[in-house]
Amino acid sequence: MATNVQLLKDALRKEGLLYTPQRQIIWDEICKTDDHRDAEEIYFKIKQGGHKVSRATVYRTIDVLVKNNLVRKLELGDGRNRYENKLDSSHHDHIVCIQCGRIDEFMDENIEKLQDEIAKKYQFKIVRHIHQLFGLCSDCR
Amino acid sequence: MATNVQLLKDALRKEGLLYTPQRQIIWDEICKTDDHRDAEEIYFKIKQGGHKVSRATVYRTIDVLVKNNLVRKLELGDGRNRYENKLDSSHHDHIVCIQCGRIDEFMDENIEKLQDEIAKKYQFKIVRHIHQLFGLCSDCR
DNA sequence: TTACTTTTGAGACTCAATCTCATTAAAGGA
DNA sequence: TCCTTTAATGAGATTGAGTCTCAAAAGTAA
Repeated sequence: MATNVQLLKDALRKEGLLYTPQRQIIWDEICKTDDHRDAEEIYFKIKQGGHKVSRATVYRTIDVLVKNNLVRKLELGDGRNRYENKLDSSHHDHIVCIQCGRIDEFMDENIEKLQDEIAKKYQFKIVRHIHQLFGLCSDCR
Repeated sequence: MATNVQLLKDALRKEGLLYTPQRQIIWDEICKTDDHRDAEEIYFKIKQGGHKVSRATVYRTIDVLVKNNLVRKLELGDGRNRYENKLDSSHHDHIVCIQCGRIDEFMDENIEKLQDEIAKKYQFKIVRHIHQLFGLCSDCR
């Protein structure tokens, strides 16, 4: 956990922001699981844990974490963004079951390469990408 | 345009819905351009054109069109869905410029194949997928 | 026509996310 | 330490895309 504290402190320093208890609580909560949770879930878990942090601060802090690569933002197009910590996870994309909501991760070096070639062809500089497969997982099909 | 009328009529019949002037007006507006527009834009263009169709009907009709493969729904994760007619466009994915908003289309048979292989590996049945490259277009980089 | 069903439209509502601004807390002197 | 300045927080208001409600209008079938 000690390194997590430092990661947060570094990110905040880089942004010219102060290190505060609330920001640490939020970062801790996000680090607790590898789930893909929305802001509201994270907010309520913190509340449940007996900590008092406002919704506004949760949203504000998550933004900072996303901007500094500590958290990945998942846009599933259902109106709620999900978040996952990037502590020890390398780059990956997502497989989403439209029946049970299960989210798996995948990564394919070849697809990444092809992507880069496409960008080259369009003289496009990729900053980020979204690649999501929606359908039925092995349990639901 | 005659075939467009029939496409709409067929979709409505398939859904057990009536063919109405409003639904035709909405479908016509969507067919007018190959842009990727949000529901509000489509609604206003119809209004500008002197037609009276309510926002609710625009949303409801778009849903039917999407469900019946006449319209593609584009989820860019910014809270507004975009729509494009699928009249003569085959499957493609999108390249989105985060500076100027320009949206280009790409299609790569190899990526599609790799995607299918991934699904197989996960025993996953793909219903739809999203593949979007965000970054800077040739004009903005 | 009459009886019945579907669609429409205006505006209320939802819900995630953002914004406001008064209050609180922290930082940097002297 | 106290004082001044700057930054962060929280409660609740606001936004905005999208959905829902329900009475009125339009279509269907006899």
